[in-house]
Amino acid sequence: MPRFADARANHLIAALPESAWERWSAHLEAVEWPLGAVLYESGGTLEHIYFPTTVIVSLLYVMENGAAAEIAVVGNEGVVGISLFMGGQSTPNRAVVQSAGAGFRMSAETIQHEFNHYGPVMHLLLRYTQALITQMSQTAVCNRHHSLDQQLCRWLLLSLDRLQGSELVMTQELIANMLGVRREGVTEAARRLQDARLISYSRGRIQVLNRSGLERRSCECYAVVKKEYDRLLPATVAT
Amino acid sequence: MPRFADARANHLIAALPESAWERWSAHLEAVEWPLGAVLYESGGTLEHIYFPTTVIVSLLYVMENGAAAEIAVVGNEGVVGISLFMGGQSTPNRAVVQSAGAGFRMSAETIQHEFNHYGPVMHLLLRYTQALITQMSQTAVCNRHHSLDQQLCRWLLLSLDRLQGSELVMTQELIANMLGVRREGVTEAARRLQDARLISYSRGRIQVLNRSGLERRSCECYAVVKKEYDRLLPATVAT
DNA sequence: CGCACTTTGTGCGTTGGCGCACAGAGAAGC
DNA sequence: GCTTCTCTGTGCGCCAACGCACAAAGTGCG
Repeated sequence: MPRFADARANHLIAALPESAWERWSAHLEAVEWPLGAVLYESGGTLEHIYFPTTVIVSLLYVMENGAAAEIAVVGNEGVVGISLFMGGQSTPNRAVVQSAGAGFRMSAETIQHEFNHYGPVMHLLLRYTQALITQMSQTAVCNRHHSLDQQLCRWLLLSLDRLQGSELVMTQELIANMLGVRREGVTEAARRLQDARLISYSRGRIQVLNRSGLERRSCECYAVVKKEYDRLLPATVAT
Repeated sequence: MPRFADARANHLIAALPESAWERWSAHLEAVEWPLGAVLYESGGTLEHIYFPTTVIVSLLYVMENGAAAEIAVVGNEGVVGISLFMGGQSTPNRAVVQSAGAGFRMSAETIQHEFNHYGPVMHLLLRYTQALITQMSQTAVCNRHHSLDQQLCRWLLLSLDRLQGSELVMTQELIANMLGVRREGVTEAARRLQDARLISYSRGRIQVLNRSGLERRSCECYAVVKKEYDRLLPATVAT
């Protein structure tokens, strides 16, 4: 399969007008990442912007004491490194691969030039950014008000939307890190979901058995975020 | 005092290049808001963008069950209604006046035209937006990991930065709503701060007695957010 | 097979915040 | 001065999540 066809597996790239796509294809470089790879570090200077196709990336905030929490998750619907075109060059976040896979990258200069000179590209990226902002807001509210069970459902659904199949490769330890909770808490919540026949898991592999069941058990946050992505990026929801 | 001088009390407007300022002054309309006024409602279409001078605005997320939580706070350092230039026209948030005061507004069409035709304006607004994103991320982390005492300190400091004096007019009930916690919890946390001689309050008036004491008692979130605002908007931190 | 290692399960006691109920204390109006 | 209302203080019992400690079950490798 030709690699430039693959890049269009990223929804933002797929939504580019034909003219932009022709310019971009020469500048996109295919990359693969293993679980746990770090795309950028808190405060570091970004040299590339990343367009996931099969990889899933978590934007994490790491605190002084080492504890972390996920701010947002980015998959083939989006782009990692918005601060490049937002103008800050860096952010106090870390971007970590949550699910191994592939994607494409583009140099900082290229994306900045594209952003500044081509209106359609700019507007697409900004609409995406607004959707991302919604996800971050919702994370904040969810952290405040919702139970671990609900948050786990939300998290599984968000991840599921960014994958092809219905299997997640992910230990409970890692999920706990993303949600910023105890590992034991995830164990208990996951067991409850398994008892309810919504998922089945073993040693780092989670099979989703009943997706709509998860949606019912999740808090409203998942639906709000999904709706906002669909509203802001309608061309990209071919899924 | 002439009203167009007042507008430059907003840091973003003050940071505009002279040419933009000349265009803008004719389009800025002075407005005043009482405590509790709603600048925009969740999902509603925005007709104006708002530049606070003395008013402080909270971006709130209101959940299905009516409970709310603050996502971010905007004062004279920023602008309310980023979704107008980000391209979404609306957001699933509510913007509420947290501290009565004045500001300026500009019509949706004008700001969109400015944003799309004048690079310096665009870059300024985007850098501000990135700082706002940092604040939202930090709120998410703070909600997960930090104690009510710490959050209250953070919140008082963020509010203080957006006011002139050292007095906040704000009942504990309202603070509780912003933080998304119980009113009684705020009462207790506030009493502890008062016992430590950091603040003194009575019936909706909070005097900050020892600002650096508050900073020491606050979580790291306040410093991170402040640092990021200063980094991204250096021209505007004349304060 | 046997051993080391990773992942998951479970049982404590602790704690911060919740929900509720009600008491005081200051402010405002008549 | 008295009532009424708003705001703050306090005392419960309750519960979800925490921190810690350790057991059990599955996996990989020599």
